[in-house]
Amino acid sequence: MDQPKRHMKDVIYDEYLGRIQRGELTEEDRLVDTAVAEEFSVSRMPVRDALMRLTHEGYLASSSRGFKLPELEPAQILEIFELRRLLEPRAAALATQAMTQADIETLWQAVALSESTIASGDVQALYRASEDIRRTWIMAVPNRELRDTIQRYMAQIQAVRMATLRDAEAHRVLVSFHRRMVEAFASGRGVDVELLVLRYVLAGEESYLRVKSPAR
Amino acid sequence: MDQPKRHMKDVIYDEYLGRIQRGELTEEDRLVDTAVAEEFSVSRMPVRDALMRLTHEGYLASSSRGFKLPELEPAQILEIFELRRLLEPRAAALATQAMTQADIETLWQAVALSESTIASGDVQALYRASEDIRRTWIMAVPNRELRDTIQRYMAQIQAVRMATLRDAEAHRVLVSFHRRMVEAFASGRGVDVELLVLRYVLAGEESYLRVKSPAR
DNA sequence: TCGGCATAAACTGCATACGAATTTTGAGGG
DNA sequence: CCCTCAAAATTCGTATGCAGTTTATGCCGA
Repeated sequence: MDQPKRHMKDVIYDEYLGRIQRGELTEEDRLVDTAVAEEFSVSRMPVRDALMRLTHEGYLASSSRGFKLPELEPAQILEIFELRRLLEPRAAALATQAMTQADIETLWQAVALSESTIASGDVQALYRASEDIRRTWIMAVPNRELRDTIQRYMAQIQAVRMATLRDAEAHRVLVSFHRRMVEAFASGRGVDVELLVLRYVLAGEESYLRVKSPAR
Repeated sequence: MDQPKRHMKDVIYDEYLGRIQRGELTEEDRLVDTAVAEEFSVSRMPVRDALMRLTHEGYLASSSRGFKLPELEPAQILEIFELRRLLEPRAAALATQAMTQADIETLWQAVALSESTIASGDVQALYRASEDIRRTWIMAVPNRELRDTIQRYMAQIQAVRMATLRDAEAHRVLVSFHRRMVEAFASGRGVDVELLVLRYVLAGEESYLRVKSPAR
């Protein structure tokens, strides 16, 4: 076994972190320790540990009736966009150096999937492609602290995706950026990547504002 | 009462966060849940919640025999310096706009304290002054997400302080930066603050490298 | 039909208990 | 005096139970 005695609280933490990051939880879902405990056939305690940890890390929000996905205020989403502007360009530039050939391959496949959605209009596939690209380059970020910090606002990424993905204009912009970003990653020129990722974040912010503002 | 039912786990969390941030724990200290539980006359459970939270947030490290202060690897400290370079200049610029007259007053007092240590050589006072200045401007950062992210690597700040504070050259540089930074904050010119804080972080990194490298 | 109020249900926080893993201790043999 | 190995102590993870609090439910009167 390469399982050096995994504790249940860590297993549950990893499992739900994965589910959250893969977008498998909806807004309505309520996580209650007793229910999750039954799912894993353990007591409430390791579940409580895991859910409270996810809560403190911002992946969940604790209400008086179970844990649920945090509902980010638009103001908070814009605050996180500021963080992303500051961190992601540099992080992506650092990732460029550390990327393997297999990573590049994954990225190209995601680009192909992304571009196929122009014709198909399959937003689920676009979601997956976007997620694949993001996950791939973030995993390649060599600075662990930077990587962890970026991964902590996954909830914002998903909220923005949910808000903008059905917007045709945002869809086209996103697909275009996917190709250009992967081209930059493949070229290995960190400077190009840095600038492009900055533009990508800014474009995401613009899309979000465009979708949100007229709705008021 | 304006105490809307504080939970013990939060009380314990706050108490120990404060002790850690005030530097009241030494490297040798071992926090064991049963002992802390006795200190607060509660069971292990709320203590475990608090200590595990502090651990996940990076303020403590869990060893096989109790919790202790995390010993950051130099590599990790340098990684966090990269984060600080990216975040703190912009955060300080944002804080400049939001700073009150009382904040400026606090900053000037800290500068006075800081400069008095040139003659006295009182490193404890320098520590406090540095801490006061940092806390004041960080609290003024209007972007909550940015503020929380910056506050999360408090352990790095302290590790760097501990490593460099007794270094005479680092001492002089720090005191000089204190005055110039507060002048910039007081002037209200965000651009000046941004550049100065970047230089401040870079200077901190240099001091750290200088103190660490010859030791090898 | 609707609002107020009491009761039930749900959920969390904390206490206590036990087993497992790991470290420390200490005794006996070389 | 040192090494080895087993017993003891320490600490952690988990189970279960109870109490307090908040939310939902449903009954009653207007």
